[in-house]
Amino acid sequence: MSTRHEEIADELRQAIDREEYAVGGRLPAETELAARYGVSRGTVRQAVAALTSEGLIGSRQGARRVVLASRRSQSFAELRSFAQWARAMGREATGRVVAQEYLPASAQDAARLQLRPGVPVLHVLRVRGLDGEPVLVERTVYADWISPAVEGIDPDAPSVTQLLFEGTGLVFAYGEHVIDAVAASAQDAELLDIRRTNPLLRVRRVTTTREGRPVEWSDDRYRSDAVSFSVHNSIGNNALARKTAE
Amino acid sequence: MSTRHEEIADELRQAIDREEYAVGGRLPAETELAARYGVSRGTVRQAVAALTSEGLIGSRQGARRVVLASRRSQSFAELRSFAQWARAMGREATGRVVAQEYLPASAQDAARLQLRPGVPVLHVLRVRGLDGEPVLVERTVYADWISPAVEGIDPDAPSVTQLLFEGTGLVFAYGEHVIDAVAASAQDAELLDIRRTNPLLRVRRVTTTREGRPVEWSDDRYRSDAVSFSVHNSIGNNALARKTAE
DNA sequence: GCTGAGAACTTGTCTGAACAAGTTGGCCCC
DNA sequence: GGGGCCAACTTGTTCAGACAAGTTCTCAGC
Repeated sequence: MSTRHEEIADELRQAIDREEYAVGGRLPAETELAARYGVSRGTVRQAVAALTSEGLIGSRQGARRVVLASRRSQSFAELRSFAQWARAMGREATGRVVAQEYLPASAQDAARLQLRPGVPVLHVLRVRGLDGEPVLVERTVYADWISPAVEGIDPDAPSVTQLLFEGTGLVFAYGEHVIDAVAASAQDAELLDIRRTNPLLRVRRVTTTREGRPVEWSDDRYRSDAVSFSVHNSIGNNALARKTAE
Repeated sequence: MSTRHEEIADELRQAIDREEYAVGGRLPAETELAARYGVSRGTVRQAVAALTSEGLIGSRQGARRVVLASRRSQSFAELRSFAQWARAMGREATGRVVAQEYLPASAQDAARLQLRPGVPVLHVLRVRGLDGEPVLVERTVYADWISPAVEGIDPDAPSVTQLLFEGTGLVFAYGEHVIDAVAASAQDAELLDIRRTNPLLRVRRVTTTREGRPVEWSDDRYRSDAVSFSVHNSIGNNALARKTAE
């Protein structure tokens, strides 16, 4: 919590949580908040802009801001990593590496990770679970420059993201996710302890660093009876988009 | 295109599209752009903030902004509506109402639409297609105060959103989407011309007005061989969240 | 009691300025 | 040639003020 506008955004979130500002009610005017926190109107606007993009409050020119919802479920911020998400829900994340090998980058790998074709890239097949029950099969390809750091990780480590950050300072900053549904393959079925052809939620994603350099791409398949995804869209912040099949 | 910062954002998007600023290259400094467009630094910052949240450019304090990608696929902005999306891709959206009836609101309907239980709400079962091929089954429940306007709509109308806007001025401003995978039911299979138990991508969504008033909630099932969804996440803009099954 | 006009209020846009914090490149020295 | 330090550059944060554009409330008039 470093900057003033982040502090104010957080105080407002908490105030909404403890129903100081009721859902459906109105937030104080910008000038009111500015006076109360002893900052300029611009700083207040930065704070409320954050809440607006989170969908907590609605905003229209001329009218006071309205509280739309209290904090969505619980977790909202730091849940890019499966392990972090599980911990935030009070459940234990487990992980197990089933197979791991270097293969020369295919044309597809090379394009997605911005590498030259043929460079050896690390393929990892991992099963992840909540409290021991398998819920996710992850097939990940890591860029050559990060592979050595991944290779050394304990096969049973619950959080790869965490270990990569501690080991190399790497931060996953951007992600592009393509979501669809597929029938479980024989291998999926065995690893997740379900029947073949059961529906799975597939998320194919590319994760990049702050500089926009791709780190990994992954095909994740979730047991759809255990995990779903939630997306919030608002006017001017259209994170969710449809795509036709290639 | 009314405000100056929107204009500048658009010019930058176009400049990136025509590779004036190459992917991987650097954007001019804020002061540079401010001078070039004859505006203050604050206005330039509003413009580049839009591109950052779209994932087109990356930003780190101290370093020049980097171009991460050219415009994502094509459509980005105005694709909340199925019909608008289809048109933007040069395909024709079709729609057909299979069934339509008023039922008293269940406790679930009432909670999601913020109505009193028992109020008659309009249930509509609709099949939608691209160029005649069915790709989507939509089971929608409309709030009582908008139902009359929906009821009057031509059963074969391609765009309900458009007609509602023209008829009542209603704008869909916010949406909460929960995504998972399900096996096709017998009815789904018949309507979509696929086999039962084939995997479908299910999107359950609640759409609200600018004031945060829920308008409709819907269970949409997409043929996963025809349509997928794409979500862009960035640091500080975490639209995508996992959820456990209820 | 209802309607319509207008005043008061509120958010959106924009300016110009200053300092803080982080990055990059070049220069000097070894 | 290589390493390290510093200066120049760039983005992030914050302020104070001004006007535009839209909403809400009040009050007069019917």
